[in-house]
Amino acid sequence: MLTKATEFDTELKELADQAKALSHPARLTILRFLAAQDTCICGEIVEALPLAQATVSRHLKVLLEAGLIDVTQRGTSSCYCVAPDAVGKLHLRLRGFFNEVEEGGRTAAC
Amino acid sequence: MLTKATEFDTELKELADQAKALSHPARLTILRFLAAQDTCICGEIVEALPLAQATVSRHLKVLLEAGLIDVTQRGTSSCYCVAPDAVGKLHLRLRGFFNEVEEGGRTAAC
DNA sequence: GTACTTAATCGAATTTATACGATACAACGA
DNA sequence: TCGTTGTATCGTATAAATTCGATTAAGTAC
Repeated sequence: MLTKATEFDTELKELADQAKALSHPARLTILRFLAAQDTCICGEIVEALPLAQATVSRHLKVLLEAGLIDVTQRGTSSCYCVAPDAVGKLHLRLRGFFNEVEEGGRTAAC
Repeated sequence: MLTKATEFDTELKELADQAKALSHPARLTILRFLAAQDTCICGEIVEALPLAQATVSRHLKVLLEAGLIDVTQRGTSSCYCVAPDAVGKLHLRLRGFFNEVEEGGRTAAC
């Protein structure tokens, strides 16, 4: 019937937003780094990345806003870590999306 | 030892690029739509999205460049479909990344 | 208190993404 | 051949993302 949609599906909008949080190598590097470290002090993250401190801080903020990491203060230091629940949830969501796409893909007509 | 990296890991750069292809609801909608349809004519995609034809065409180009869809010409029509291999590979890659992050997350110190 | 360290934020520059109307272009039908 | 249809691309406007130096603010050490 080809009716024009007036907006996007909410679920897909949310998934797109979280995918955006993963769409920069700095942020992927941060997530992997935090997962590999016992400690997770901001300064160490800055040292591990080829970016200025201000820029790293901004990437950390993006990850925080996406809920994928948490932060706690230790004196003047900020201690970041992976938020396992949110990461697990995103993983699940992505798996669901991919399963949907891969299922259909097998029967595509072109 | 806190050595400053001079650039990002190539694997993570590529993953970030593909995540970027997934970071817009229009593109997720297109992928899901193509997976659900037998036919996959451009015009039908345009009708399914709340966007102008030119904009949809651009999103399709992004997905093509990411390798996630293929296109074949049928007369004046363009017939798009999911590229199952590339999608499967991305799915695998993402699973690998998430497993890495979730593994470490369980032992995080903060 | 003063000096130092750590990290967030501001300000500003640059780049990239998103969007759409208009146009071009190729295939098709009359 | 001529108009129509389906898509890609161009031009352009706007918004968002990325980056970094400079500054601020808050804790620590003396």
